[in-house]
Amino acid sequence: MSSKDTVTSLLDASERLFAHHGIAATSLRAITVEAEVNLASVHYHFGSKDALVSAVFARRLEPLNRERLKLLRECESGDSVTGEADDPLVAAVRALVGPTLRLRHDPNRGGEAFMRLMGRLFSEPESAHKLAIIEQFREVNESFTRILSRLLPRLSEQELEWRKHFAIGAMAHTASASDIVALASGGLCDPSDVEATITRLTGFIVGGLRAPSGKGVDPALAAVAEA
Amino acid sequence: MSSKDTVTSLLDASERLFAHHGIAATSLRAITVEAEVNLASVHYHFGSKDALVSAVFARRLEPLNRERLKLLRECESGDSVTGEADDPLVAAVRALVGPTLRLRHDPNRGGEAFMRLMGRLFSEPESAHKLAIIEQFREVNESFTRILSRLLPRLSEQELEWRKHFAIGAMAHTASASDIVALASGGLCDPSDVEATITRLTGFIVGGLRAPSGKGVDPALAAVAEA
DNA sequence: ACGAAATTCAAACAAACGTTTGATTGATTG
DNA sequence: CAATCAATCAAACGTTTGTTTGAATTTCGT
Repeated sequence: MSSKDTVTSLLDASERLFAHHGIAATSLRAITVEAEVNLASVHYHFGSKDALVSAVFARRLEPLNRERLKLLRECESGDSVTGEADDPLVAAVRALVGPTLRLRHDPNRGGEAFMRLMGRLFSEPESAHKLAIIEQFREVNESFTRILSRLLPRLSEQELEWRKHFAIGAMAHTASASDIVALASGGLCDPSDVEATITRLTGFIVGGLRAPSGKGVDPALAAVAEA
Repeated sequence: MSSKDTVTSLLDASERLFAHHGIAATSLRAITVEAEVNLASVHYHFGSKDALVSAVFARRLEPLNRERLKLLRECESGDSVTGEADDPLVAAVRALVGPTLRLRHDPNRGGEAFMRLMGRLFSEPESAHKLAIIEQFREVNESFTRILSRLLPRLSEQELEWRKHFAIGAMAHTASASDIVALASGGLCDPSDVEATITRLTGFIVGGLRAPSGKGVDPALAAVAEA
């Protein structure tokens, strides 16, 4: 048994326990018991608890963002391989939403625990992890922003930034807590139908992004008029 | 100085510190130093740290849902006191979103911590208070659902449930983590302009709720929306 | 098969945690 | 004035935390 197994066990156990109890509330002892490794292994392989936390995020985030970036780049270059080239905004949103929701329901990759963990990140303390993780989204965010400002030229830079924020919120909430909708709807909604959920969510976000702005209600325009 | 001052100081200090460092990472010692009270006061007035957390939660949640329900009831009865009776869907969404975002920037400054607590709820599968708190949203949810199914009769019950879920996601993310948008936009977006944010978020959600349903997005309608 | 390097292990470390205690205060009562 | 009771206080309780240590063990190139 090589050390890779210990490292992987540690990452898996951490992901599981972080998702269930939170990062700060999960002790290294609980992790090492769950992973069936020695307590000191954490510091031998990672150096500290903080470094372990970062590794847990990096393992999932890297391939996820790589796939999103690949799809977004295809949207930017125009040659969309999907059959929905007729609406490029749908393709762009789907490039962001698709890989995320698919990861969540990939049984082989423990995506659900990770997504719960991502959801936690926003409500957890202002830590060093937060900035480091936001940095990992930089390229994806930049590409998505370029596409949006090209497809929605009427929106001000500020308004576009806000709508991006709202869209990410809808996506994050769906990815990290979509079991709630099954609960609240009494089983009427089925989150395990991933592709249907992706299509619904994409439709909602596109509708929000294309919502009319301005016509006097745009606060930015109102502020300009006041000056 | 009566005991009420000690209790209030503890609640305020707790909210403040929870916002900056998280719940688990905030010690009772840090709280009592910040509140300028004795360490043992926490257990004398609340009994435990968990009870203190619950008290912090309860203090905000009750008036918040009472106000949302009041506004939603006005929407249901038709006599909206606001000046936006021309679009009842906007009024309904605003009744849900408005009180939430306003609470976040309450001059009391405790709203931010409370919103972080709310965000934590969704990603916490085994929280002791989760079901009890969700129950507090039942009436609000029921009223909002009635209004939506009346204003959006073309949507299936299932589709409506999903879109409600997406809308709550956008709202929750904005309320609990809108500092991120300020960070990500490099200061371009200002979350402290509450009314502007409410208007923007309401517009986005209404756009998402009104998005064409079905398999894909109708390109013809998209063109109209863009114009 | 041997020695060096990598890894695992049990045990201990100081610091910080939530909680409890018992004495002490300062009003409020009869 | 004396008794009462809620409230505050400093100090200590036993646990648990992240981290470190040094020896035991396994792995692997030669």
